[in-house]
Amino acid sequence: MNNKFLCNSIEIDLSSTLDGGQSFRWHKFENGFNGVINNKPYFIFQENKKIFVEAEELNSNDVNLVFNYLSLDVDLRKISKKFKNNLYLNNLFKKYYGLRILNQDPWETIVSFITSSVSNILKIKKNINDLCVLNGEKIGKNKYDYAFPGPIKIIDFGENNLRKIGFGFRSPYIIDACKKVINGDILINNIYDLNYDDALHQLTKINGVGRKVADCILTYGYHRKDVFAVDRWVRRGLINKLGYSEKLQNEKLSIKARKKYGNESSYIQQYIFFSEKS
DNA sequence: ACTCAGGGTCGAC
DNA sequence: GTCGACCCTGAG
Repeated sequence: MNNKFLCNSIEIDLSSTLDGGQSFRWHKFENGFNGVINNKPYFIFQENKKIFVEAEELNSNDVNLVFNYLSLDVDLRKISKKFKNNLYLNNLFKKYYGLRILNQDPWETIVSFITSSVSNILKIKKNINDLCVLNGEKIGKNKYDYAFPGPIKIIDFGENNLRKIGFGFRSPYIIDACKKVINGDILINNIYDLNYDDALHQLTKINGVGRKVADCILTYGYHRKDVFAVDRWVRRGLINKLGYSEKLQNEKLSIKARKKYGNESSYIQQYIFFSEKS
């Protein structure tokens, strides 16, 4: 085991970033979090105002990968400066500075956010980790060090087993996603290259993926910044703190906010979500 | 034990 | 556009 320096601790808040509802596979342990990126287990932790990553046989590629995953290339100061004349947003960035948007695997994000519908973070975590433990392959020594199952493995696992481990009405949706990825109906690696509307169109082909879930997938799985996912929490923030009309449906709110905030949409959305939920 | 709500979506009207 | 149904779980 060895570890490498990632950044100063002021630059990222591990708890809100890794365990704030973007990813569901990071588990707090002592001064950091255990989790899996690209089927390799890592421990990301804070010590003496510095953030480090630890793994077995940690090479420079791994460090770059983790750096990317945590979006440490994103300049938070630059984003927050743009909104320094908006009291509400300015305070949000001050209060939760260090909250970042993760750059996750598209497939894991698709399954995770289908699972998120009318659920809560605790239960989503339970579902996703149970799926990995029961169907995945062990890849490390920690309790949750399992590979995330691909579409073929999940189909093999089957709708009934998904229901047995608590996915409920989302089970057939996940199976539908598997089928459409396997038969090429959706090319998940090509979505990076599409414009927003086309990307939305591709993802919402999946049964159980509407605009909100698709927006989350684009934000967390494709690192798109021009996306404003509106759920019940973000809706409250937009209406109560930024003066949007409560008559607007979430889709309209998303369209308006996206238009207003452009490439800062995803970060504004994330800070609103986190503060409304806290 | 019982109620409630949680990062929505779908199909019927 | 609106409305009920869909599953399950932890919290109060």
